[in-house]
This record gives sequence, C-alpha cells and structure tokens, in this order.
Amino acid sequence: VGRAPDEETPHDATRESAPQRRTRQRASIQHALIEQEGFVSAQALHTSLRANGVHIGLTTVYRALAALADAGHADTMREDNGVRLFRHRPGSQHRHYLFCRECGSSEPLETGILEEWFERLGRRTGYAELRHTVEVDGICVTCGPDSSRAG
Amino acid sequence: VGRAPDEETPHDATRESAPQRRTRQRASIQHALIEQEGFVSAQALHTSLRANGVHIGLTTVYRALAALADAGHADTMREDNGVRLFRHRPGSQHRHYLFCRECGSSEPLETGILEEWFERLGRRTGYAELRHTVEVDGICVTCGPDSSRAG
DNA sequence: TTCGTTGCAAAAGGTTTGCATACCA
DNA sequence: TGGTATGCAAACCTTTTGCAACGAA
Repeated sequence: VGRAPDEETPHDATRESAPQRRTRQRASIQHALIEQEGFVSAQALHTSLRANGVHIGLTTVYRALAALADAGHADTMREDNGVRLFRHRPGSQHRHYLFCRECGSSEPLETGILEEWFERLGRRTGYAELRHTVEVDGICVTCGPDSSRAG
Repeated sequence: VGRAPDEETPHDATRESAPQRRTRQRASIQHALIEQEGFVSAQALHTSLRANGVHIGLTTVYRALAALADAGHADTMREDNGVRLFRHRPGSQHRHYLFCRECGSSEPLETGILEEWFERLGRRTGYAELRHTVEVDGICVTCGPDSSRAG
C-alpha cells in the first residue's frame, strides 16, 4: 500500500529548505504514528492525541504528517471517500501491505514478484519514472465469518 | 487501475432499487465518458459537456457517474489530491492500466501474473473478500525526455 | 535574537444533499 | 398519473492558508 516514490532518484539536495526544528508537538505526532498499527487519518490521530491529554491543533497534525510523508518517513494513501491516511514507514524501503477492512490491522507483503513485474513493464513499454501503487485489503481471519460462527 | 470489485460475489440482486430511467443527461454523460480515453473527473466532464452545448447540472454529472460506477460500468480512482476520477469500463471484466502522468493517455495491461499472485495471496493468508487496486503511471515515450531532445 | 512552528479562525475546493420542478414510463 | 431525474443553492467535510504569538537553536 502507498505510493512508491522514485527510489532511483537518490536524494534531491536542492530540496533542503528548513532544518526541521524538534518540538513537543512534532514528537507527539511521530510517536503516535509509530504506535499506531496500520493507517490513520490526520483527524483520527488528532482526536487520539487530544484524548491522551496532548493539547495540539489539528492544523499542526496535518502539517507534521505532511512533513513526515514528504521526508519519506510515512506512506500515504486515500480512503475510498477521499480521506488521506498516513502510516509510519520503518525503513526507507518501499513496501506493500495487506490490511483488513474490518479491524484495520495490516501485515507486510513479500512483493518481490510484483516488483520484478513492474520493472519488466517499464523496460517493455519504455515508460520513464514508473511509479506504482498496490493496495490489497480483505477481511482477516479474525474478523471473518468463521470466527463469529465459532461461538 | 481502479478498484477491483468482488468478482467472486455474483450479483447482489437485493441491491436493485431503482429501474434506472433513461434521460437525455444520462445518455450524454455515458457517451462523453466513453468518448474520453482514460480517466476524467466529474468536474472536467461537466465542463466538457457544457462546452459542447449540453446544458447539464454538475450535480447530475456526479449522480450519474456514481450510478455508473455503482452499476459496474465505470472504474474509479483517486488522484493524489483526492479528486475522484471515472473511466468507462468496456466489459464487466476488471482491468488495470498504465497511464502517462504528462498526457493522461493510458493503455491496458496484461496482468494475468498479478491476478494469479493476488489469488494465491488470498489462499495463503486466509483473508476473505480480497480486493486489490493496482495503479501504474510514468512518462510515456512521446512525453519522455528523448522526444524533446530530437528537435 | 532569529526564524521555524503553533494554533485559531477562516478560506478553499471537491462532493453531497434539500427541495421544488420537469419529465420518462 | 406516479415516481425518478434534474438542477440550483446551500450544506458538508477534509484539507489548506493567513497571521500573530511562541519557542527551539
């Protein structure tokens, strides 16, 4: 899940503009994002933060998450209704996930085959700067119909 | 590109509610969508329709496109900025496309391998009602850097 | 002290809804 | 004639921006 950024492009040094100042809010947001398993919306994260007694503005959450995604520390995707979701990205390695529509849990996928396929596609079609998004979701075993029948 | 609906689920007959009345507007919208190669936003389609002298409300375009997508006659996806895009789907067969970020042109992909992979994934993980979205884009040969260097 | 960061309120901008009217079946 | 479709305007909602105050370096 999540847009795979141009991994070929090393690191645009000219993009550097602000040295990123470390603040209480930013720390809280990054921490909360890491704690979260799976994707969260800015609004949900804001609510959660507030609930935990962290006084913080919604605007700040939006800006911090955007910065995180911009720096490559978070994957983003769109929900069906257009809401933007964020997810902490452990390494800089691009990954895909399978997640449950019911409970939101997610698990990383071994997508070597897909990646190869996309690479071949690029060579075959001659398209440059190929990017790909793969989203897979379903109902996990825990949430599935079988589990409810067990009781 | 586009969300692949549950192809396993045959057709929920209980979903039927309105017999779908054929009107001038609906015909125009469906026609315009078919004419369009690739994805269009509701707003763009509305503008185009108006430009061609078709008096029609933006609301109607939204509703008609939603109905089309609901009926399985159109694929939908979200742009990076959250705008919803629609694309005519020829058959009921679900497909994926590679499209150019520059000119918007798209071409269908032979994704048999991917489909197989997704099927295996479902069996392996035990997830039910698996859905997948695959979006691939890049810069096509025509729009690429080589073409501009030719002059 | 400097200048990035914060947060409130307001603006944007895409999409949906309320409701009276028009029109297909 | 009955009920769906239409279209305008207003409502909704998520996200972004303006701006004065704050605080990390």
